[in-house]
Formats: sequence, C-alpha cells, structure tokens
Amino acid sequence: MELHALFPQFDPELIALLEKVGQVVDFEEGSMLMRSGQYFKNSMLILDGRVKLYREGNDGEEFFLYHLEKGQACALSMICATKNESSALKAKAITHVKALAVPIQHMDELMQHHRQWYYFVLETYRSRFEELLEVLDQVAFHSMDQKLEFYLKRQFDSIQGDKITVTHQEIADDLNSSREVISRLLKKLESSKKIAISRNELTRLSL
Amino acid sequence: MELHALFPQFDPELIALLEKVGQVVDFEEGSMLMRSGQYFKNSMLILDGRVKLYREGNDGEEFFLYHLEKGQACALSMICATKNESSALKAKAITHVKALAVPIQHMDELMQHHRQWYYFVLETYRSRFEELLEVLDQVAFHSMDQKLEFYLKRQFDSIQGDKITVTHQEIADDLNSSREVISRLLKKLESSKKIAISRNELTRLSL
DNA sequence: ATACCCGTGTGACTCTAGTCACAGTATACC
DNA sequence: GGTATACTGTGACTAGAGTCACACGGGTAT
Repeated sequence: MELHALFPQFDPELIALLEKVGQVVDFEEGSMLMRSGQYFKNSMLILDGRVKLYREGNDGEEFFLYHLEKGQACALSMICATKNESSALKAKAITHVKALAVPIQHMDELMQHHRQWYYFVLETYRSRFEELLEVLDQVAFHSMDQKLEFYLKRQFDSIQGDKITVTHQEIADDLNSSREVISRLLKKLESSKKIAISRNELTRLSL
Repeated sequence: MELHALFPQFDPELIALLEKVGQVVDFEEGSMLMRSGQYFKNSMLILDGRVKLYREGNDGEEFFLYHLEKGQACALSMICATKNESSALKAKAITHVKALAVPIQHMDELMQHHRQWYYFVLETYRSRFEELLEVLDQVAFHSMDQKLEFYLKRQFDSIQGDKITVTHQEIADDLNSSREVISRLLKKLESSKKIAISRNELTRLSL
C-alpha cells in the first residue's frame, strides 16, 4: 500500500498496524460515502480521489463545506465513529475514491500507543474546524458576490488548476442561491476580467 | 478542588494528575479569555462561570457562536495548544469565570495514559463541531426572523430560565444585523405571544 | 434536417433587511 | 426636579438577491 507516501508523518510501526486492521474500500464517482443520519463504524482515510462535503438543510437544501483530498481524513468519521453518533453531513465522491476504513474498535490502541495518530486526529479536527469557521465568515459577513469569489477561489485552488467544469446551477446549489443570481454575478466577474465563461466551464484569469 | 463533581467521567488518578499540573485561573466578568491571533500555552477547562464565544470578522464585526459552561472545555484551546497555532475567535467571560489551565506539555501524557481524557477531548471537539454546523445552518438557510428565534432559544436554554437581560443592540451585534431590524422582529415575536419585551429584558412565553 | 434539451442571458417584479432620521420613554446621576 | 444618557419605536428610502417569464443558442438523437 502507498500509506507511507500519503502519510509521511506516520512511523513504520503505525503504518503496519493500519495496514493490518484497515480495509481498502472503493467508491464510484457520484456515490455517497456518508449520508445524513448515518452511523459510523470506521474512520475513513482518503487514499485517492476527491470527496465533496455538504451540509444538508432540513428541506433538502445543500451547502458546500469543503473538499477532502488524498492524505486527509474525514474528521467527523473519526469522532462520530468514536462516539457512535450520527451527523447531518453528506459526503459525495466526485471522482473515483479509494479509502482506508479503520474500524473504531482500534481507536483506543491507536490513540494511546501512537502519538502521531492522535496528532493526526487532532490536526484533522482543528483544520476542519478552522475551515468551517471560514465558511461561516463568508455566509455571516459577506454578500453574494464575495461568497461567489471565495467559492470559485476554493474550487480552483482545490484542483490546483485554472479551469473548472461546472454549471451555474451547480454553483447556485452549492451556495444555496439561484441560477440567475449566479449567472449575473459571473457576468460581472467576467467584465472585470477575473474569469472567462464558457458553457459548462469557467477559467480563472486573475482571481 | 471540585473536579470530581464537574468531570464525573474522570477517574481519581486522572483527576489527581490534573490537580497536580493544572493551575486555577480567574477571569473577571467582561474580560477576554482569548483574543484573535493569540497563541495558547494551556488547555482551558471551565470550572465555574459562563464564557461567550464569538467569531471575529475582518473589519471588527462579531458573530455569536456558542457559550461555554462549567464542566466544558474550550475545544480550540485544546487543539491550538497542541499545535501552537492561533485562531480568529474571541472568548469573553460574561460572568466571573474560574478555569483550570492545563499546560500543553502534559498533553502527550494525558492523551496516551488516560483514555477518559482523550474521550473528553474528542467529545468536546465533536460537540463544538456539531454546534458550529447548526449555526452555519442558520446563517446559510434561514432568514433573519428564524435566526433570531433560534438565537433566543439558545440564550434561554443556555441559562435554563425564561428571562434574559439583553438590549436589542446586543442581539443585533451577535447576529451581525442592525438594531432597528431586531426591534421590529422582536415586536413580531411579541405580537405572536412568543416573548414579552421590556426594557433590557426579554421573557420567554412560548418559544 | 428537425426537434428537443440543456445551459445561459435578461428584464420586470417582489421581498427582506439594512440605513437614515427622528420621536418617544425609561433610567441614572447630579 | 431636571438633565443627560441609554434604550426603544417607527416611517421612508435603498440595495441585494430571489422569482418568474421568456428568449436564445449550441449539442444531440432520431
């Protein structure tokens, strides 16, 4: 397994343990790793692919939170697993995803005998917490055009490229807005030479 | 110390250790336990009093996140402490507060030798994460009147009473809105017999 | 080629919430 | 008592953003 490359901070002993108790699972593009109200029996470490996390509103609205990449872990899966609790998040595989499922019954051992593991868990939690706070900033303090810019930046950064394939409707959904509003705001971004718009595709110019 | 009563899940050995390495600190009403950009050298366990946590916007706006009560810990202080990182949160003592400061250099030992401690840390994080998600729900999916209702419920619940002393301006600040808007919405809640309004004070009727 | 679907562009309207100006009223402090 | 200082109430205006209706244009399937 390629654990060592993805988690260079783990020592060989920890990696051996993870390889022993963990199980590699595959998710097809578009499938759900996690659904609202579901319980966890494993912590999930992402080995390959990209996962999109949403918050789900009570009447089915969605709100984009953040992406998970390889080398990262689902913070909630680690904790909910520990506590056997559910959550109102949705995690969708937006590419084919390979993940390592570590059963919760090994958490005690991992936590207590592997310092790097608990550092990893805490750091995962902390960084997601911070990311959530940043999202909160956006919705609490900023107007739609600023939210849109922030959103686009995150998308571009996340794929480390300058071209994303997405429809205006999808953006509107992620931002819990409406297609017309997004279209108009995108036009404004295009006028100010920050992006280029084409069908199903946006290109970053100076964002 | 009253640690055993506040943290019944901790075993005597853990409590003894906390008593040995921790230091009780006092904060006056209105003082800041934590400021944006500040670094941590301790994990803070609240022994008595109430702490209000805000997110701070870039131009000085505030947004109310949640309260901390006795028996709880500041999630971020535990993690930031671990990582020696700062954060954009403000924590204000709204009553006199007594807290136990546990220096970060004991985190390794606590984590690895005391299962209840790491359960506690993870549970603290998980519950704050969930709380943050709920706040995010409110700002992402709901209109001001719904946010206000949610806010008021949390305030009433948090003091476990039906009367809070607060001005309309303070609520507006917490919700990043304006006084007039809050006044008008409160009037509506009064008309629908959900609350009673008097100067500096709101009473819950059927909220 | 034609018909259709999907994504996009646009104008008109409505509603929410923020702002401004100012009036009224309770409380505190001399 | 009287003045100053919060706190609250209200109308008028404005801006942002959501909705509705419909037009346009480029692909795709048959």
